[in-house]
Amino acid sequence: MILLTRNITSYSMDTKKLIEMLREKGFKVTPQRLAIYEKILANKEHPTVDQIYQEVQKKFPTLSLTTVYHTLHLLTKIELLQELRCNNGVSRYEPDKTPHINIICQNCGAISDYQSKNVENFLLQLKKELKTKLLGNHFEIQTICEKCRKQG
Amino acid sequence: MILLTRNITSYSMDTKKLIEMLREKGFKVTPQRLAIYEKILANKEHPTVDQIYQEVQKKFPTLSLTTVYHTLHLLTKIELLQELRCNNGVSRYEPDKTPHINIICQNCGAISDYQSKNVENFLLQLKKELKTKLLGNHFEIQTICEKCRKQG
DNA sequence: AAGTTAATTAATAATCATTATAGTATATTT
DNA sequence: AAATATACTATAATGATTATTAATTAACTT
Ligand SMILES: [Mn+2]
Ligand SMILES: [Mn+2]
Ligand SMILES: [Zn+2]
Ligand SMILES: [Zn+2]
Repeated sequence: MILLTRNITSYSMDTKKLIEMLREKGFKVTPQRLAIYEKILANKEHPTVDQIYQEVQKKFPTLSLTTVYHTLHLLTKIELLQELRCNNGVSRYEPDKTPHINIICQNCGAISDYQSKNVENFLLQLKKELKTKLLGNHFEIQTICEKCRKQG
Repeated sequence: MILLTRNITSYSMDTKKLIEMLREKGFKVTPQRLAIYEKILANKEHPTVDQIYQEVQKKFPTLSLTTVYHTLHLLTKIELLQELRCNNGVSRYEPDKTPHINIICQNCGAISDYQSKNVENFLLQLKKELKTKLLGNHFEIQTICEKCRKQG
């Protein structure tokens, strides 16, 4: 199977950054890793592990779930992703590291992003107040999404 | 087993409120429910389901884990508790409904509360900005706690 | 191009939190 | 005190995640 035939220039900025980070830390650049990362970036709905698996499998039919779990942990460790375990304990993955709020539907579990000046200012102020170093943050709000509200 | 022998006057304000709310909604007042709620109120460390189980079991040796789960869901539904699912997907329970931030140690998992004018203002502003009705919120910050930092 | 090392796959099995089931016990009402 | 509806307990089932192998494959180095 010839896998890494794409011209380097065809990679997105994000993918190039991933490649660079993998090389830097001595991890191998594999097509599965790139595809998994690209799929999460393309999917703005904070997909679950299984959703990612299903999607990327279309491109790589032999992809195993083990590889997906392993890759997601790796990408989380090198801080390209954040793992979210909000609703029912099922992991979802977040590629957006900028300060924002995740609005979570209590009915269907869908997550959408909410950004505002308010969030940014709040975090800036908070950093000043706290003496300890921030490793990460997660702000979430629970509600019923519009789609679910229409159904009742 | 004679269980509900305590004089009503020995109940705390919080417990009295729980009793009232249960009666109001047609749920039965059971010693397990009171004990579980009291234990969460007494424990300021956002205990896990199993921690609550272990603790309350000392008082009621026949207590089942199923009852703990069921009770916690009930108390969450009547809005006396909030379920937190932070890091590892394990549920923790939060009796404090006032706006605050949970500071979570990435090393030992301990959760401490943080309150400030900044947090309050942020939430007030957020409510104005959002059109949808808020069912709940959870703001968390990841860091390494002082205790763990000293150890290295 | 060949050698080395790490990654992927596959096939199970184990773990662990949570949920479902069904029989027994108990709180509340009469 | 008896009736009845709910709650409790014990046990089993579920389901996502992790662990363990070992064999194959592919990325990287020289
Ligand atoms: Mn998000
Ligand atoms: Mn708290
Ligand atoms: Zn929804
Ligand atoms: Zn700690």
